Amino acid sequence: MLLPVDSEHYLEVSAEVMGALREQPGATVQVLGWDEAFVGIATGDPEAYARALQAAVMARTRLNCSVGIGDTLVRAKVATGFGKPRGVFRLTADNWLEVMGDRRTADLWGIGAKVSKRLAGLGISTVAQLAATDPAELVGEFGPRMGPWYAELGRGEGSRVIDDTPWVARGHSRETTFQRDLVEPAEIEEALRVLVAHVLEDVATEGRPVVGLTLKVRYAPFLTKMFTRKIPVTADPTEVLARALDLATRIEPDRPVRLLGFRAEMTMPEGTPATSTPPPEAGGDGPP
DNA sequence: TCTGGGGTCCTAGGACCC
DNA sequence: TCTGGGGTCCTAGGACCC
Repeated sequence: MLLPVDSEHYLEVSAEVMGALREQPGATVQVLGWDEAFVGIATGDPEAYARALQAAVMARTRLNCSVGIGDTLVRAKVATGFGKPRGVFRLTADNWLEVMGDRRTADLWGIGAKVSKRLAGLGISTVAQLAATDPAELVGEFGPRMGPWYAELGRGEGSRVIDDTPWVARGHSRETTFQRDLVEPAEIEEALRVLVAHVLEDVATEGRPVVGLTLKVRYAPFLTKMFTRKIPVTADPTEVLARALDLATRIEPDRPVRLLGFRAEMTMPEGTPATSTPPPEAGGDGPP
């Protein structure tokens, strides 16, 4: 059975959940998505604190949740999986290898199917093997940042800092998979205009100008292309649309289009770090 | 998983400049 | 004119997560 998405309601409830977390004494809350957050706290009895969190969320929203306790963000995040459903689990330097050592690298937060396969090609299949790997050995395969970061993940190490500064989106995008492939240039252009309008609505609520565009095109079987372009800073929707239509000239004619996507990148507010210095916590902590 | 949508970050290669 | 090295910017593509 399929139910329609009610994102407005989810957002409301999400805000209630986060509100309940923030009310806890001493809590620093870093939202990870609609249904997930890090809570920073120093306490002698983390399990009791976790139960209190669950009770608070339940009282306010009648929703259950699981809590992972950890001494790093990665360990806490992974621990949450063991807490499900409705439970609490603690994962620290003391039991990390005991619990995770024999598991596949893909069980780590930040390592997916592709990377775990490449790791296996290097003879690294388990978390314990990854943990024992010299970070420098992974640079050749994964590059100077990702290589060492994967080794760190294997050990469960990494940031311990909960950052509660509000999320600031780098950009906004919309994409649509069409029920029927588009072929006529006119209907492709019309679809793009609709996408651009939606994206610009989202951008307008942020009040920041646009600095870059990406056009995503999925052709008939499943070939996806993306065209990206920096543009001179502008807050003018007409200007953005014109640039978008110009990008669209790169769509191959006479080729059925199954999906069209459009993304606008905005300037970041003053005081926002231009690039995040620490290693990626995981691509894409979604917005609250 | 024969394929939804909205995000983020990293890497490689080419262009350009000094 | 050719050669070389190093830095920065841009674009395309890949990977991951919720």
